Amino acid sequence: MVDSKVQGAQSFSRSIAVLNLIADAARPPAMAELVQQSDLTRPTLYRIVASLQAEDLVRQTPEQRFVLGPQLIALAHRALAQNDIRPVAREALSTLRDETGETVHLAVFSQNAMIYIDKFESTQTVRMASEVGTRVPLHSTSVGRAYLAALPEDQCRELLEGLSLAAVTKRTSTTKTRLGKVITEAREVGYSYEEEENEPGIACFGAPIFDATGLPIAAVSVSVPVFRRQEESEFYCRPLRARCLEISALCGYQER
Amino acid sequence: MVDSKVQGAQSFSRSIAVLNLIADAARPPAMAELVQQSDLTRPTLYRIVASLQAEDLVRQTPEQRFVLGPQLIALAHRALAQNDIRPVAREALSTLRDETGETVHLAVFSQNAMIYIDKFESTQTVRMASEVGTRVPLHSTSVGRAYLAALPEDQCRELLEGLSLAAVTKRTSTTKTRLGKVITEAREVGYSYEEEENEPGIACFGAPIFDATGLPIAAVSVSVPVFRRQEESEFYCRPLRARCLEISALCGYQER
DNA sequence: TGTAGTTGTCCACAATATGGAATATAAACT
DNA sequence: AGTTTATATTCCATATTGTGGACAACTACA
Repeated sequence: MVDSKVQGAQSFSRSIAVLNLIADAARPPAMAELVQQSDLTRPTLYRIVASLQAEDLVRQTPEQRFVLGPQLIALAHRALAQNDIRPVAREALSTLRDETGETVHLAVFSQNAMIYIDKFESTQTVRMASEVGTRVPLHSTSVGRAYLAALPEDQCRELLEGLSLAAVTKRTSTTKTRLGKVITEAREVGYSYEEEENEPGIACFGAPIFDATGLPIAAVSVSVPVFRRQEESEFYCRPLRARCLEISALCGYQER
Repeated sequence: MVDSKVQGAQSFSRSIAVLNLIADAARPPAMAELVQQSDLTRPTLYRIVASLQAEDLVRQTPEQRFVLGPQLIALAHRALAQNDIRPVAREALSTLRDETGETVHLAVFSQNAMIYIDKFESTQTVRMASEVGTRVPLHSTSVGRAYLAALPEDQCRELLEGLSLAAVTKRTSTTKTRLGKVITEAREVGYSYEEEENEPGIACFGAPIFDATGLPIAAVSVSVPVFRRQEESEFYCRPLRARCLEISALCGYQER
């Protein structure tokens, strides 16, 4: 666990680190596990956990294990409501779903990963639990690659340095050179592609959304089960790029 | 803004208070507004906001205003996944929706309010943005009243003391005596009722879910547009109570 | 060009968070 | 039952950390 970047916020960043520890645990951790995984002393952890509980960000199960609390769900509800791309993109994404007949995701960059903030599925059986809120890696997903490719080269390179490039599936590109190639290609053709690198059986096309400053602020993907994937990539890419430009325009982006 | 209950967590609770300030603002606040609404000094706020931004819990708009960040959405996703009542209740609630033909909500208690953590609607057009994550008052909703009525009397009374009883609609019960009566009644009949007290045009029936210790851990509501409400309350209450008992049983509750 | 409002930074100071030590409680083994 | 080991919890002196007064820069409006 690494301490704060911000001067004078050690205690806060430690608390959030503990929160993330609880969030990321494979199963709800007990105190002992938290003590091991954080490098905090026992009394410090007790205070931190107590303060997290006081805000109902964390709750304790009857078996004395810690899980994330419902307060986070309420906060996320507000976060989604305050998000400005979502409503702007909604219509275009719904159209894109209809045009391709496949699942469409909207993702934003956060903390070296992409987070899905909206989803459109052919069969409207969406529920938040399913996909919205999921964090996916930059290197193994089309949204991540689209975002990377859309960044200024220096920022892109800097970001790449900080990534772990873990193998998500057997087919994940895990070398810097391979990923570099993939991104350069994406930059050239204006969309990114990935086949079973993030989820077996699924191929994805991705494209970025720009704001008025010309920087990418989000990315959109079309997910296709490989077995029913159309031969022609253009079948997916053309509408994808068109809709993304449409959304970018709504965000004040001026093509040059 | 009130400081920490937990000894040795002032800075953390202040940070979360600022987060809540940003969450609750009618429109994204600028620094100046935060300074006014919190009773923190300028430098303190700067540090807190910087630390919130470092974790991507808060972002800054181009107009220098603050909104909740996508990290919260990712955390909520985990929180929902870790929640144990949701999956347990799912089937029964879906059945209840079919039995009544109306919208069904699952809510848990948090910080003197109820938070919707799941929703089932006749026409499956649900998306997280709509309802899941919404915080609603205890006094004006059927879920809140069902929860209150299910608590041991002393805890119930204690909780009631801390509530503001604000008028949500014209018809909201805003006096302690009125609310006391309503709750006693709910306790007797085993379900709570509310008509246009939380949302104009909507009536709700609510019932609690118990765990193995016999304490309420959640509440379920059936929301009915008043214009199509069936004469017989039993039409909604019988299945509601039956399903809630079913879920309680799954949670280890033993009726006595 | 002045006045008011907003944004941002510095740094001495002390209040706050920290962790070692001591204690209490619960499980595990003899 | 008796002893050991692991785990949970409280106390409190200490200095590290967070604090806020003061100052500066920038903008807007009159």
